[in-house]
Amino acid sequence: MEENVKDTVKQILTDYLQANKHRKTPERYAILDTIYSINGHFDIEALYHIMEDKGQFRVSRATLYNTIILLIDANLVIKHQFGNSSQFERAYNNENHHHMICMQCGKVTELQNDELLKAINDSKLNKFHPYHYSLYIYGICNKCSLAKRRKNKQINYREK
Amino acid sequence: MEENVKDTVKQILTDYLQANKHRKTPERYAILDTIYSINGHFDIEALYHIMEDKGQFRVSRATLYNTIILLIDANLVIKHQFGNSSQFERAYNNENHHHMICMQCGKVTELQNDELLKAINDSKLNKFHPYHYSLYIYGICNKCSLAKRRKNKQINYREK
DNA sequence: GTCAGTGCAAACTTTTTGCAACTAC
DNA sequence: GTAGTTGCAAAAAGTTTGCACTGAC
Repeated sequence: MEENVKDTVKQILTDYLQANKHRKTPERYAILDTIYSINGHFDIEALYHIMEDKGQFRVSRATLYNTIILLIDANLVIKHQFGNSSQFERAYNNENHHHMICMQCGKVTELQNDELLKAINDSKLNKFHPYHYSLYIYGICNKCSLAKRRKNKQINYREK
Repeated sequence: MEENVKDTVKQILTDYLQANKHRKTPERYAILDTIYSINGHFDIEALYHIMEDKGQFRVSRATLYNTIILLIDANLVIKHQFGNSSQFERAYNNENHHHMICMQCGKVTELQNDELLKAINDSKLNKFHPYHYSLYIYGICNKCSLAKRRKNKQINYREK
């Protein structure tokens, strides 16, 4: 992630905090900076440990939860909900992409498809104001489907 | 939900249980029947109370969790993950639709759009085998956007 | 009769909340 | 100085697990 993206989101946060009369705490900037150092998805627990380990700055889980809500409201973070815990990713300068989720192993693969984006953008949502969208395609990834085929063969063999 | 759909899914379940050497317990059929009486989404807690109240048949939460996994595997139920708890809906005879989720009030509205379905179906997923997909559009519903506008007006007024 | 499946309660995980201490303003 | 934020620990909410009992086969 280039530095000027970090500077830009920092500025967006500053503007947002000012506009909403929230305080500019070092925790909030540290969390934003860490998030924009992460490629792909993360959950609160992962974020907590990244900040603790790489850790110039340690913040409590409670603050992470609070701050994430604020960053989502500022359009700087997007929330996903696959798996057990909520997953997040940065929103600024992050192209809208789709997710393929393996129902077997839980692996999440990102997918880029412009026609699909166009179709979504062209959808009529009557009076609903969209901020962002997430397409989750659930299925079986190649690796698991090969493993499954192998397993089935064994079962068939055993039954003969 | 018409009776013959219920009969069909019952048969699908029977076949699935047989094929996988699982037992045909009354709990499983009662849960399936209840699910196919529900229109739209539900979570485990709601399902538990529906079965308890309307309740010919009471089953434990543990059994609901177990059985839901089984029904998902049998392609009779779909799992969603918006909100705090996992949401489910019936899969058979239920057209694939999309969801608009209000980030303010949490209301979920369903959306039907054939072009979008086509675009998703035409997507190349290289070697990933899709079972179903879920498009979640996050935004602000009309009701909340009106409320927000009203609130902003008040704030502006106060600040003058 | 056997073992998969069920119910219950306890455990575990993730998220929220209450409150004292701190600090941005 | 004051009130918004933070950290901590307790609580709540959702889900999973261990175990004794039951009933489908």
